[in-house]
Amino acid sequence: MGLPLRKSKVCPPPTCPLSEVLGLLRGAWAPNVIWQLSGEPRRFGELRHDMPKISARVLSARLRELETRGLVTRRVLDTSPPSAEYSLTSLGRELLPAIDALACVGRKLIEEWEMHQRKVALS
Amino acid sequence: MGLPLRKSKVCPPPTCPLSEVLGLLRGAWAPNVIWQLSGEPRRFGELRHDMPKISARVLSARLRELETRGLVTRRVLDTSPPSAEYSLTSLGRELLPAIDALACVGRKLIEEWEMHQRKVALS
DNA sequence: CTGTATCCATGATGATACTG
DNA sequence: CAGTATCATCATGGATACAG
Repeated sequence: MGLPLRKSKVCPPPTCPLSEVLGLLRGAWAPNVIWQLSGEPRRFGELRHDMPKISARVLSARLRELETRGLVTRRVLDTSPPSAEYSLTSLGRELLPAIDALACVGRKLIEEWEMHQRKVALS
Repeated sequence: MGLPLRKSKVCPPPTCPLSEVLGLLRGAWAPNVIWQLSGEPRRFGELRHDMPKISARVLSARLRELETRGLVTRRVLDTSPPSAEYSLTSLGRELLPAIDALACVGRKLIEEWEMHQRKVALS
């Protein structure tokens, strides 16, 4: 028979909002894109330069997604050749603290991991 | 020629720590697993019950990852049939506020999105 | 019950080439 | 420069069957 299943005492998991955001942070790039836009508006080419390993296709796709969700705005500049500038909306800026919180935990994770590795190396 | 590339004024992107965490939150399940463990320790079967749509293979994989990274501990219970209980370590608990922050932004995102949809419907 | 192994479908990404 | 189309590749997740 085994043990009975205990009812979860965790309140409604924030699954929907969470997956909403995580869906946006998807891939390995979206968080970086947002981060890169945290300062001044940046052009497509500048973003590519900031993230040398992202392909144009993926960068384009991420920007469209973020634009659709209202996190990023796109502005076409009247230059020759034409260029486009992307910036975070105020809604998009709300993600920054959350991203920062994650990065903060990430740093601790790496620290602990290295400490753990050292211990293992000694034994 | 076009515009010159402006140097990014964004300080060193927290790419490494970020991807460290996001790598852990990967898939669509890890955050939920962590959330489900935020209360009391839970057994494998209980977790499956909490997340009906996760497959045993994936749940197992996620738990192993989290265990390896020191976010989760696994304890085998001396029952018949044997069962295993998982709980968050203190390091793992540090992720909770960050996850909560994300969920918080997620709620706003959904709100804004719905408002946006209503506007579109009217026009 | 607690997993693990296998097979398969899907989705995300990179590279390349090409249009406006 | 900005962006898209196409193709090939790889990682991830689900289903199922099975082992301890």
